[in-house]
Amino acid sequence: MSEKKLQSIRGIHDGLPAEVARWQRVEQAARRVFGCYAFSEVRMPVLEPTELFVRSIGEATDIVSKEMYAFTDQGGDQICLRPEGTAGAVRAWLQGGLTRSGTQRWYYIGPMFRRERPQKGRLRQFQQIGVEMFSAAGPIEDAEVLAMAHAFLSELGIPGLNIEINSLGCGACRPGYREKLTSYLQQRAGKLCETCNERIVRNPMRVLDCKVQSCQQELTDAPEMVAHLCDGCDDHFTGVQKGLDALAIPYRVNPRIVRGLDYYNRTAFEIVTDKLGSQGTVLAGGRYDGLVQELGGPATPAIGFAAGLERLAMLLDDVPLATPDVAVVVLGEEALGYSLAQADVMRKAGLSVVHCGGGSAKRQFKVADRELVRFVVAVGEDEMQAGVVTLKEMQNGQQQRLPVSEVVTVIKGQLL
RNA sequence: GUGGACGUAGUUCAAUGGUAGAGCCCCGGCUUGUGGUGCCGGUUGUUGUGGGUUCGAAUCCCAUCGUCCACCCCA
Repeated sequence: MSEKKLQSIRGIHDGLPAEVARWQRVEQAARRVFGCYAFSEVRMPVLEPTELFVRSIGEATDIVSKEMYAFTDQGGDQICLRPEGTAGAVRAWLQGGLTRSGTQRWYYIGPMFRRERPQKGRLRQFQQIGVEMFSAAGPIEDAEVLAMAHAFLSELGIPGLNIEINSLGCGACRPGYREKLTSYLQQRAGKLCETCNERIVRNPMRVLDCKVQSCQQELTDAPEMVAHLCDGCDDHFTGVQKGLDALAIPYRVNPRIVRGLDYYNRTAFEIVTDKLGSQGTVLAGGRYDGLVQELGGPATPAIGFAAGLERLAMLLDDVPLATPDVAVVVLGEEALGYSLAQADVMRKAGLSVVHCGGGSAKRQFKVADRELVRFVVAVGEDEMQAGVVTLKEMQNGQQQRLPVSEVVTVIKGQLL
């Protein structure tokens, strides 16, 4: 008869202050850098019609077929928690009537939901920082989006990240390549692992980045998309690389990069680290020129990427929690009201202040100590009579009596 | 979804079938207008949960929940 322990759902974690401090650092870097590239923040719903993802991501993908939190609501509508951001962004862009508003540059930060088996760096509710650029066709835009991603991660100062790019071709050249690859794979099917044999049918390009060594040995001379691009895609891919070279952005062409979601074409990229085990992809994206039309809009080229906020946060050094500027200690009950008033004056002047709550001086100074404040303002009956406060600097124990207005000046000066 | 490791105090970890412990943290005192270092004292657990084996289970067995790791997939 013991009650079930009340706890969060599996794979869905809390963001406590120490964790949120790390998230905020990542978010601040994103906002600053994306702002420099003239991207605007958008906020989209977490709930969307299930149909949206079935049509955009592809019914056969794992995300849609088994990882969505989908349900029927009380009105009988098919609803789901969004598993990714791009489809909703396209929906919002269409619904907002922005198809003729020129290039739209968007970014968003928010939770996504996938019912996977949790692991480090893989949660059922996780946050993505996403970027979408609509009505942008050229390789220049691709290079700039890549440059923006690079600038964002550089701002965070995470070492050991590598940019890998590839071209996935388009409707004109991919089918032919796919056929060639499939027949190549079928000839070797006997020597490939079991999962690869399933992939040959479901998603042959996935075979190329199989982690099994014996598979990789078998695939050394496998045909690659980059060698089978049509002229248009080839020019585009060359253009992207020229742009990156001009910006001196380090990258590596990895012909084996594949996209999980159906809607990608041409440029695909990933930024990876080796410090997160098998969840090493920290940012990924690419071009999706066909998606808007797929969802009922006018043919519109677009490109975007998404970064995993928790994964990036894990790569950060410890982020110190903000500490208050001052702690207020009150000595004797008579001065309680006076102490509250002094705290109020300092807060209105912009300082961060904690009141130690009265009681014994010893207890209050311990409280102040634990708050890691640099200064304590102590007030008792003496100070109240004189209309001053005692300012103590905790590091060296020095203290002096001053009017509270001067305390503000001193602290603000020292905090600079 | 598949395979594996793990789960003991707020926390980090001991206790290999025989009375559940230690460090840190926390609270109080030495010191009722002064913190950190010191000394003294104190609180803390249905050993994740539920069953089973046993005279006796943190320890062995089963189930379940959760974390972690790999696969799958992906940010």
